[in-house]
Amino acid sequence: MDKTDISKAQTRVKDDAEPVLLGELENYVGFHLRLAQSASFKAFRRLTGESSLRPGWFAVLAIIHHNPGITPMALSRASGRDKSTITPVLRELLHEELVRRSTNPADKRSYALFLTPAGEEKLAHLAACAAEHDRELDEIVGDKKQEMIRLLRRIVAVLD
Amino acid sequence: MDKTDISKAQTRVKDDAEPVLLGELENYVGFHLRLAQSASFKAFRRLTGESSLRPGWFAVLAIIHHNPGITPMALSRASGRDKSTITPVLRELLHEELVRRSTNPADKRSYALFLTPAGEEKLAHLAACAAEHDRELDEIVGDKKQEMIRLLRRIVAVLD
DNA sequence: TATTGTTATACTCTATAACTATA
DNA sequence: TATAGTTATAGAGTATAACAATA
Repeated sequence: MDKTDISKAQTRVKDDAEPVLLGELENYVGFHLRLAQSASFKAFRRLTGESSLRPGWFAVLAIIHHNPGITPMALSRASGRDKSTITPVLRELLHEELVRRSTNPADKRSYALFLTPAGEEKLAHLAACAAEHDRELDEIVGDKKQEMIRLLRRIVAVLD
Repeated sequence: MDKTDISKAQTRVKDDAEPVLLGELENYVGFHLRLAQSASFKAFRRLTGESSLRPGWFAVLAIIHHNPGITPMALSRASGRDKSTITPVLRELLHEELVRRSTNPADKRSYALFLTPAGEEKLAHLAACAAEHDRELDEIVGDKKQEMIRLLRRIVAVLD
């Protein structure tokens, strides 16, 4: 199998035409998960491309849309990122006036987040890109989609 | 342009106890792919943890092991990363003497890569971590593993 | 004392472009 | 001219720790 022979150290360059072997990696879910995520991410960026819409914005806008009045802390928990990671994203979204905030009289440390009309529009556009992207994925996974999502969700629930 | 009805603009902070809603994201394969990959990555790092073994090294060591004499260019293609991304990884692996290289008489621009015995050992340790990690994943996906890998592979083949 | 959000900082992974030395 | 590999640089994405204001 392996061309490894310690007695005579090899020096020959592997022929470029020979197929690359991946060994045990081939049968690891984690390895394919990484490659698939990377491919999916790139494909999504190709769709949103020119509009300079960061993929990271999408989840934040969607979560605020579906949870109007959510706080930055709750947002950071919901998106699985540290609060310090959320701050610059929100700063940019506030600066572009896609998100607005209102102070919370009950707790002056925090505030409530909402989408502006422009934010709703931007989200709608991103959602259209995501829907198109997911149609590509749907074609690939076919009737196994729900099974697939169920398994991915279990991976997150157990490992994270 | 302004669709906001000021009189009804919301300001109430969303109750922290309310569950966060994700809307259409819930039904997107790409979204769950991202979360699952992140969870799997973190779990793998927890396993290799102290040994200061970068997850990025694993694929490079495994590919060289299974393809002795591979060139940096072929390695970059095989791992789906740019050649400039491979250079610093190889520099570190060469410095730690996990990888050695020999010049190629037929083409002096390039060289052949091999694992040293220490590199084989390191790879074996990483492989043990990966195997343990994949056992965790196996428990989660159960008898759907092959189906899962097949779908992930198709996603890469179609989108990448 | 604990928590919210901000800031400073740093680390990982990645890519593009310019460069060199070959081919 | 084209390709292999290196270097310089930059940009996402992420995290930790220290901090000010508030609870």
